[in-house]
Amino acid sequence: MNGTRHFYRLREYIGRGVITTATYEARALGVFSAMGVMKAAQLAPDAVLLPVDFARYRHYSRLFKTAVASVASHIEDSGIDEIYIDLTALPEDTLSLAKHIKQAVWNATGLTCSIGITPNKLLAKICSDLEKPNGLTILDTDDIPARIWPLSVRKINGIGPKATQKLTSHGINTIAELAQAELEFLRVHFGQSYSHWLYEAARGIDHRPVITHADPKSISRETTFDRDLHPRRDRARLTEAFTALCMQVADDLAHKGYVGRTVSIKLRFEDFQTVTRDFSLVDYTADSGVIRQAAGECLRRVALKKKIRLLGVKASMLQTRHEAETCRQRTLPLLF
DNA sequence: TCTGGGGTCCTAGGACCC
DNA sequence: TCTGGGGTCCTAGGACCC
Repeated sequence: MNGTRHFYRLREYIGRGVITTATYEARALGVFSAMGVMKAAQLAPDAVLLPVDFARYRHYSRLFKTAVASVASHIEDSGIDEIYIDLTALPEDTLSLAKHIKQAVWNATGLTCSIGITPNKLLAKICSDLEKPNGLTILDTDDIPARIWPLSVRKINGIGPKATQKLTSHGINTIAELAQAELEFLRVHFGQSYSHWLYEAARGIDHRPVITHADPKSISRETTFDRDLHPRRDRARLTEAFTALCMQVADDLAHKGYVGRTVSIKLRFEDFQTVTRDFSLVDYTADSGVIRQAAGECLRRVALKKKIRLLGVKASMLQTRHEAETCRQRTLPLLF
């Protein structure tokens, strides 16, 4: 379509949704990703609201990852705009490698990027954030006390809002304070596994490898309605959406070459309470009818007493189509 | 002025089996 | 009849990430 496109100012926008991302100017006013649009409108009423264009983001994501791969190919995907790169095996010194990567990304996309060069993924994630935008941060184990410990625990990838709040309630705000906490104290309040992870994270310890390929564990589709739907009065619309979600999951499975054995549904009610139900099949499937039926079984186990805000369908326990076919031949029972 | 969509991983209880 | 552990699968919910 030609002509002038009209973009909403935040103050003009009415409706649901969250901010996907914000410019640095908007962030200065307190607007951040995942914030409700209506709340953002209060903080930055004159900000321009751009529509999302995921096809375009995916295009640029591919360009950027391909550009990096031309310099260093040992890459782990971490979403649309993030990767981990293992530079260990490359002979070139890391600083010039990083500069080459930045140049390659710029040439391919016209975009800058921020890089953190560190001994592991945990530290790399923190450091890549330290000098945004267009940053390049190099940090070694010796630098942890000076550069990592003053930061908020929230900067650690894996410490979210809940854990931060809990740590704060115990007087732990910075990573330094977390590093001073006794392991036993952490274990009492955060459990065996998470406490151990916290203890090591505070010290910059992370042994996770860079994973170049991982099969998906689940494939799902969900939708938030433009208004909360009544289970009975809006039944036709709910049923239509439910079936459409099942068909989309089936399509996604087929396109990606997977079959699933567990079907799940998710409902979010008007009060934001969220429930899930799942149903495991005997055979792997990518068939929309089979998924629809299993999802229907799940739905019958939910009491529908409130209006529905969101509906979702998921397939998990995935195998590739190929694996499923070869497995079927191997699992014939031995009968005498 | 409430809070998207697509994921991963962890916990925990109960069923069931050996 | 009563008592074990260990292991796996299934289900539900929650924290967290991009």
